[in-house]
Amino acid sequence: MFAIERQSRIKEILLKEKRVDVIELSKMFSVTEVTIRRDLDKLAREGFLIKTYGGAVLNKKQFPDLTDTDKSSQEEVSTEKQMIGKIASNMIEEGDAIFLSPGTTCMEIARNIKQKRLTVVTNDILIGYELRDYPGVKVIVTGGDLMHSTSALIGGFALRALQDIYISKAFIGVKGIHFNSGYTVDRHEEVMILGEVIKKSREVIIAADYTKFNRTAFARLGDLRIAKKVISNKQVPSEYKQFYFENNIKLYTTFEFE
Amino acid sequence: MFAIERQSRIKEILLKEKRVDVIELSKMFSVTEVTIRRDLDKLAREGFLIKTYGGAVLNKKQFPDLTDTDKSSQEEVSTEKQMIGKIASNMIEEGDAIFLSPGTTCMEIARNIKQKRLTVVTNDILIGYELRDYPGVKVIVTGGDLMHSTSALIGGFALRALQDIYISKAFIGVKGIHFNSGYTVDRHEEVMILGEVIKKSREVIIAADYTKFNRTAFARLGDLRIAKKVISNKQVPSEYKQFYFENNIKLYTTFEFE
DNA sequence: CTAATATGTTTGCCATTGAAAGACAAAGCC
DNA sequence: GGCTTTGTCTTTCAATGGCAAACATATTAG
Repeated sequence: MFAIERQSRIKEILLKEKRVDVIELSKMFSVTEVTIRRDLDKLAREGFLIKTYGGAVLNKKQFPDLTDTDKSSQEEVSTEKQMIGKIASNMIEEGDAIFLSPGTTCMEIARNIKQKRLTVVTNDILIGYELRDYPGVKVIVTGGDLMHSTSALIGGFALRALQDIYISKAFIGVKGIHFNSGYTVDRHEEVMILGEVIKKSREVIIAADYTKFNRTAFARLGDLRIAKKVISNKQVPSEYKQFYFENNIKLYTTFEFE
Repeated sequence: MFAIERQSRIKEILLKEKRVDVIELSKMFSVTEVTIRRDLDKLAREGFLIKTYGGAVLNKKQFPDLTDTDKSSQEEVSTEKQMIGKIASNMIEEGDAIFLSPGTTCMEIARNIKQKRLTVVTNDILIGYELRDYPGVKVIVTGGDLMHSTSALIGGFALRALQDIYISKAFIGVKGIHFNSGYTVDRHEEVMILGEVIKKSREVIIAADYTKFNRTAFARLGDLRIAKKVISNKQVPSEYKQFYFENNIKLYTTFEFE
């Protein structure tokens, strides 16, 4: 990639995100931070941006029409979910092919893997769209029928696409976790898709904040033992912690980071 | 191979890839790097490209329509395009199964069909998302590889999904319309998808504002006669109006509404 | 034959990048 | 507040490799 290309990509990112981070950019383009700083210097001399400690922000005097209240992209997410995203991000290695299930939990994972090099398979079109700009991330959308009022794709096309794909790690956000009912989600159609994913993935990782425990949603995905790793918060009820421990299932919680 | 031939091949490559690499080109044409640099010098003097350390990039000022810099999010839609959307909407009947191609033109069509009862097939995830909330609209997303920095799905999965679908009306937004080159779009991969759509659809409708006439984008979709209906503005060059009339192709323009 | 054009070769120069070192800023900690 | 620690920034230096200019060679047109 030429310097000029990198700089114009930085411009695009700035126009969209209004801010950039030196370290993120250096990972994104696989160059040292010094090089990124030199790029930012150049763009700063052009008046395009204003350098700050750790990165730069868009020069608003240059673009007065761009309002910075793009709530949709940087919507308020609980720190709980953000932490789940970070933990998941740490599990992902370079070159992985991962699956992200529909929902805000996996969206948060998506937001934390932008600077990695990997393949992401998803049946959530918003998750796909979120990752469209990052050169290291190859996005495959399964296709299918769009569920009303959501961004999830279901049905035969989704299923068939998954049948031809190999996944190393599948991150699945669930709506309910319960001893009796196991992992549950809202819709039967989702179970069909996720069931196929579970079959196809070398590793299944359940992601759910603590509010999902002791709840049962509509459709059963499977027994609590279908996943060998679970990501959640420290408020997980102790009987579940106990269960996971006894069944040799790794429970990752925010506790480890505090 | 003559110098001129080589240079026009370089132009073609640039239009497609937006960038060229001196060393790659010198290997490709079996000439020294000096020769390639001289070629690039000449094209730079013509304003076709901008030289950079190691190669050159397409001069985007020369080809503003080829730059795909996130038009979807923040560009206000011209009333021209809005009118195209309304005309298209009038063509759609209850119960139709239509296809919408990626791009802002078909997005505008999507915005005008929300109250109808129909099935929409698309390989643009933003168009799909736009229609997610409307009970009468069943949305099928083809799936596939997400093209970087766009919302278009391409590749094998997209193709395969289309093979099993029946479409009554396909609305296709094109980037260029020209007597010699026919209908053209930006990427070869798009042609594969749209070609399948054209095969599968009972009726093909080209949608393009008047700026697309007498222009040629990179990849040829087909002859001007592949569609029996075309939607555009009243500023369509008269020679094209004439051509469509003689070939019994219906040209719908905003004129009829004013 | 001569001039013009196209291409290759050589050479010294310079742009780009990364590594390293020290300056500087931010955030905690006593 | 002053201190340390951590992380970021700037500067300098060196290496790589691309670049331009001058010259050489070949091919073609007139």
